Amino acid sequence: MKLTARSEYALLALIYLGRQPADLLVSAETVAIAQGIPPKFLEQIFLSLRRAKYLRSTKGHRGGYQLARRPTEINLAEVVRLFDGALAPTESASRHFYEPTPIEKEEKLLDLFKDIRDWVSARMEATTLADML
Amino acid sequence: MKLTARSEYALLALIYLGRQPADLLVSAETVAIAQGIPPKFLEQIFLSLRRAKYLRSTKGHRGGYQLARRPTEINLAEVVRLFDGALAPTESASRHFYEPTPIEKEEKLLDLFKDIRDWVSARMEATTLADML
DNA sequence: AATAAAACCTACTAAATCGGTAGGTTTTAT
DNA sequence: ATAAAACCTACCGATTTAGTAGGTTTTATT
Repeated sequence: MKLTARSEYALLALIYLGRQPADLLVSAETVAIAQGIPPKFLEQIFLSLRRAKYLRSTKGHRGGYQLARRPTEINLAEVVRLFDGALAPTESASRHFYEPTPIEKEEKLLDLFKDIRDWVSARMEATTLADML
Repeated sequence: MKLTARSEYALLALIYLGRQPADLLVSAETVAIAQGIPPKFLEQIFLSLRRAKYLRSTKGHRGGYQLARRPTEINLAEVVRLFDGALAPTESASRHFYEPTPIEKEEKLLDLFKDIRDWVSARMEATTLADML
């Protein structure tokens, strides 16, 4: 139950960009060095973030990245979901294909997990990039 | 961010045992069939649960397992931790050895994660096996 | 005493995931 | 023309995960 390096790095990079002037273009390399992220790995992460419309990019010399949304409009839940999928343990890890998972028959357990998932989602949805700056 | 099959199966098995008369010995095989768990896999899980004092076992013919504690005294947080380790994302997934992890420099992010971890822990610690029956 | 049912224990394995690297191409300001 | 940047895809080694295999020991029952 932890974040992957991908989503952790994504958050760190977004926070860094959030601290820069909104119109400044910053290279992935610069962010990588500033936040201690392996540069080629961050490149991949930025590709995903751009495709998901969190970042805008400008190609070529003097190009770089900038936030595509205001920090108040980027909530952390979405970012983490982009890389790690769902936020809490509702999906079963066990291998059941056509039959219902055994856990699905234990309603109270399922309710607990849903409760946790909902709370974690709500907490992270309520937190925006702006709150991290 | 999901449970492993191990802890999920452990919970399902404990719930099943919790529903049986406290003094009844139930074989791992019986529990496996009832809850849809691969029998040899459950055997391993029961070994851990016994060593961690959640179960008592009786060997030989007509032997089996029974809860070693009352259902009100088994909280779900402990069980999950036994198999999956810590409950929420505070440890960093990225590889940093001597230097502080970059995330540690982002205090607000760290605070958020701690907050989530604490809430999830508290929620699961407050929930006992008895609540599932 | 023989059998069978059960716990006990350890090693293994196939698949998936993860964290990261490699190696290019294309675009564009200088 | 050059260099700096984004873009893109494939790969790779390590670890974790989910489960299997194959025994041994113990004990109630016959």
